[in-house]
Amino acid sequence: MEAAARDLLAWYDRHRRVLPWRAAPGASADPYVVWLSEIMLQQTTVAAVAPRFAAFLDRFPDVATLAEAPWEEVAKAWAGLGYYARARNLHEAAKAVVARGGFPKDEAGLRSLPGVGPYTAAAVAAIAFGRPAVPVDGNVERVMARLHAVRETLPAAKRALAAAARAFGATRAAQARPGDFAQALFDLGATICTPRRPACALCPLTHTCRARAEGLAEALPAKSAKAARPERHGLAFWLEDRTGAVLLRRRAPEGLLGGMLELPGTPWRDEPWPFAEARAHAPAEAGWEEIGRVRHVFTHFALDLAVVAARVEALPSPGVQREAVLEAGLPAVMAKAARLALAHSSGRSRERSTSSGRSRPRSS
DNA sequence: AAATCGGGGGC
DNA sequence: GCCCCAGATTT
Repeated sequence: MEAAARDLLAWYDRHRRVLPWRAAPGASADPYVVWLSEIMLQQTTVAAVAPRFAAFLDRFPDVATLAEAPWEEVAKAWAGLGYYARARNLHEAAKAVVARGGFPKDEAGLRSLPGVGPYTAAAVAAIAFGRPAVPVDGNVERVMARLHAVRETLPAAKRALAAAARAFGATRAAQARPGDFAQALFDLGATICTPRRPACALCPLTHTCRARAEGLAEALPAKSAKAARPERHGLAFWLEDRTGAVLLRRRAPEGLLGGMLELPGTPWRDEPWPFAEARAHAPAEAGWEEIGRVRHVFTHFALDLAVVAARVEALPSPGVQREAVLEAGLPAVMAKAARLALAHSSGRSRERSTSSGRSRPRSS
């Protein structure tokens, strides 16, 4: 293990990824930057985070700025990134950090912040504070499962894989560079020890790896079967006044898409909504017209969302100008519905101007 | 241990 | 279409 840890760190020194949130070799890491990046990267790929990270840091350059910001601003900056409880916890944690005068510097203290679990506490402790902790993410689980040819299926194998990672991190080489050791495991998992077609020929641990020796690398880690994804149905209302203002509302702070903006709509349920039933949830009496449907896949269900539109004299409450709706900070499913409505009405105005009326509004 | 909680990239 | 991603929290 000792030699393997040295080989891994030597590989990292040559092949480390250059990422926006990473300090240059030898430079000290900003705990705020490390923490923010770790939260953003929870269950989210580097490719998805990279373009969003700089913008968020630009808007909230330090923990005090984030703590003082209103929730609406944080939600707007996070919109589209998913798992919105992360943004709520991020905001609350920033307030807690400011209140206590700075970031906790050890795992236990970090773990007390909302949204910081075992993984993130270990990652920040190691990367930002040089503490000898080993964060165990999906990459590390995969590398450990292969290194030791662990055949037990995930998630049952989590405990054993974490123990293996802890033992690896207890080597002298790892203890000398905890942050680099953790990130070396991430980079190895992301670029060499990949879920499919691992590049074992390029791996610094290829001679230590038991799965490699047994021809099992690509088959590990094994996973237990996952549940089927049910279909649910909803209906959303695009209501616009004569000035082009569109009605939006904010969802309840907890639960799915908690605290985020949305189009008014019905609840989401297993059965489709006949319009006669859905209209009881409409924000106004109007000549509603179905303009299309949006399909969006969440983690544990797929949503079929019908979108209906209407125009009224005055909205029941202040709206957002239609040109600004896509910049207001909508979650992805609502951005899809908004794009559908915007395309539909711009298409209609084009048709009116060229008097090639093709659509036959189905009034309801 | 299982369920909840998003969205997208890659194949 | 499926798998996976620098997971946390609640039940």
